[in-house]
Amino acid sequence: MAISTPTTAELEILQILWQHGAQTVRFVHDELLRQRADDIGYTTTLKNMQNMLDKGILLRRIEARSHIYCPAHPEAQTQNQLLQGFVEATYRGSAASLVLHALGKGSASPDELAQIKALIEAIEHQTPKN
Amino acid sequence: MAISTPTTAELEILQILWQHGAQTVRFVHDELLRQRADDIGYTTTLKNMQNMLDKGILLRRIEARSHIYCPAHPEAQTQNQLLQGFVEATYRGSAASLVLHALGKGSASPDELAQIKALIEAIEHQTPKN
DNA sequence: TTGGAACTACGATTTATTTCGTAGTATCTT
DNA sequence: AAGATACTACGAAATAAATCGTAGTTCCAA
Repeated sequence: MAISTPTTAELEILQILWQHGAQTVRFVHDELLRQRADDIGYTTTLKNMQNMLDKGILLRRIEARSHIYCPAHPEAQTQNQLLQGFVEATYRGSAASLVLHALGKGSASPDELAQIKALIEAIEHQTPKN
Repeated sequence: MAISTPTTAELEILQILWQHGAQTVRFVHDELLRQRADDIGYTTTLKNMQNMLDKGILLRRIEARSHIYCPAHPEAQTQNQLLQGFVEATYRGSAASLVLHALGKGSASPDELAQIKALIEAIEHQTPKN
């Protein structure tokens, strides 16, 4: 069975766990309240995290009276998975045209631009596989 | 009211119209059947396109016995809108790190890499606004 | 050891999205 | 003009996602 890809609400939760490490539902929920425009109930967050556990998106360990959750997969892996779907759906598979768009928005710093340029050059100069 | 952003099924329809220009429901539906893994009924496509008309995502003109639909917004504009949401949700707003990921997948051709490099240099050398 | 505080479990509701079935209307052919 | 064909309209069912309410459990303090 394929790795189940997170929904929007689930991704929001994952972000918090990737940023802050393994945490309780309480912590994640408070953080959500801080971030979101509209409030939600505690049990909503709890339910979402339980669903994610069932889907294999989160892992948890039980500790004292509360449960500690953490992402089952690294951030980069999930990003790649989502990126692939997004490029396919929105740019008909053309990663290059997505990149051009993203850069065009002008939100990259000089440092980041340099980093990207370096990566491109690394790719250009790398020896083909055969 | 904000421009309503297309759902997955709606985006699939938009892709066909951007690629082939204004078309009938019949054309779009046949194209969907060609592309998709699982089949859907004609009225499903029809309903989706009618919904999109209501939301202002599509426009149409009536011609003879059938209706001709076309996107209400250019492809690039919709891509930007979706890109913004995606970068926000998946990369916490960091377009640069999305770009690095996308390039890292290695699906860009030498031509495309050159094009991207050129854009970066253009950005680097452009005169600051003040 | 009783009451309260904080937690989890779970079913149910709400909302959004996708899909479909039936009915109606216009067009073409003969 | 009648029948066959191809289209649209529209309500409703099916599915998926997000949210919430209630009930039950554990722990701690007095």
